[in-house]
Amino acid sequence: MVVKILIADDDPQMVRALRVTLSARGYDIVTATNGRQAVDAAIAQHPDVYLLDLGMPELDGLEVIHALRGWTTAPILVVSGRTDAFEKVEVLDAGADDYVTKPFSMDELLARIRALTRRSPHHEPQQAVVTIGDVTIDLANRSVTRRTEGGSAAVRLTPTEWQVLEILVRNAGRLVTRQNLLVEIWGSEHVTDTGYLRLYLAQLRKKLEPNPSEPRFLLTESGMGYRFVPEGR
Amino acid sequence: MVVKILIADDDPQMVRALRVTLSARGYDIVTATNGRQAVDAAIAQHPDVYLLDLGMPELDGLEVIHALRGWTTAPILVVSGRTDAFEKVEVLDAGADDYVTKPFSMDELLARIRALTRRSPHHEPQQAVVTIGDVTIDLANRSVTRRTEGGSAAVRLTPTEWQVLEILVRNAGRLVTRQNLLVEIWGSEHVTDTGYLRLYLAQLRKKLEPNPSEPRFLLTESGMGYRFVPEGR
DNA sequence: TCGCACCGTTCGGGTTCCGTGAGGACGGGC
DNA sequence: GCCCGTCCTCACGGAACCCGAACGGTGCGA
Repeated sequence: MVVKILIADDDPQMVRALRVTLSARGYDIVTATNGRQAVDAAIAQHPDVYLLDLGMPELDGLEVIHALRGWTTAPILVVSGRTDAFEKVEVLDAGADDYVTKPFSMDELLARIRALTRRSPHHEPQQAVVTIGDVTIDLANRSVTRRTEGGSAAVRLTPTEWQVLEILVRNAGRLVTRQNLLVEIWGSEHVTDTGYLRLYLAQLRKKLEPNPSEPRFLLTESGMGYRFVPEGR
Repeated sequence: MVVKILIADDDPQMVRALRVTLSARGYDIVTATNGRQAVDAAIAQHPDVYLLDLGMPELDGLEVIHALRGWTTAPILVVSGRTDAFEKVEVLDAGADDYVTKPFSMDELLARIRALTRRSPHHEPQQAVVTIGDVTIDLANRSVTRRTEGGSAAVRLTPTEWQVLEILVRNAGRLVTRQNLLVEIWGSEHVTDTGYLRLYLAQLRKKLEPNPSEPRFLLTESGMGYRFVPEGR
């Protein structure tokens, strides 16, 4: 996948130099020579990285950052001629990810771009509905339904059963230690009362698993805790 | 939640200054004065941000970065006295996220730390996935999966097996002495019980290695200890 | 060639840990 | 007062796990 970079600088010579160097490295380049253009291009093109000069006409670099941060989390690298610490702080706190002062080494700039693009966060939104086999769990509505022949029936869970299930599902695929569950649900004074969990896990399995004696979704890790596996083992 | 920062610098005065300033800002501080200490502290404390000096004794800053990047994606900010572009490129490409040259403005450093922590909210557990051949090890989820024909199967590890594997993986590429492992897992009274390790290494190899009789990832250094090699020898 | 040190491997007992069922305590609704 | 759902205690059988002991293989020096 090719990385698209927006270069915004009011100095055409600088823009040209950056374009040549960066496109030679395989980046896809979009340019702008003032703040207004930069924001418009951003909306139209959705770049993966921003290379912003401060002190552009029309819209100041800081204002551009604010505008961008309203709707994108793509990395922003600010290039500026000024070296005072106050501006750096201001820019970084406005949402920029890095700040380089002119004159800069092109190799360093490239390395910093690589460092920024390396972190491409593929953050997955918290899924509210999880389906395992015949059973669907809706975390938002606090409801569980089971598909039966010719329809679906609601599964009734007690409040405590819900708490256990919810924690496990929210940590789907992850091991949840017994202590975590106990402290979360019964409080820190019951860290050692593992009997509670055995009970409720048995209940949940009875209600959710196709074959409770051979759990496919609510797995136990001996000596550690429990794990909810959406795919079924 | 409080952000934990590891400060690693061989200059005690610098460490003290940073500790005072950062802890005053509400950060939780862990310190180290050489590379070996830094990696050990990282394993024990799991900091959210790393503040590394280059040119430390025992283990160089670059080596520390390599060791850390084997298992953590937490942001690394490198502080160095040298200004040459080559070193910056080298460090950034090694996996560091930012590079600041001494002398630096404390305000700027703080702003850069804020910029880094803004990106990786630590309520999302940091991903730490290591892949070796057909097997992927997920330290955060405490899970091991093995690619098989037509899918992937979970590999079940016992708690003790996990402890051994975790220490080795977190020290990926580095030699871990037998004593280190024994003290860490079984306590200092079992420093000489090397039999334990032979047992669990055999178990791990059986479960992880393509050919357990010819280990490619879990190597033994005769007379010394063991070494986990991500690339496979 | 022998002996030794070191490492890998197997086996089985002892212990801890886990699932299950029965049943009591508590409290709210009627 | 009675019913009923929920939560918890307890005891038992079985499984998982840890660890001690012994055997085999390999490399090295005497």
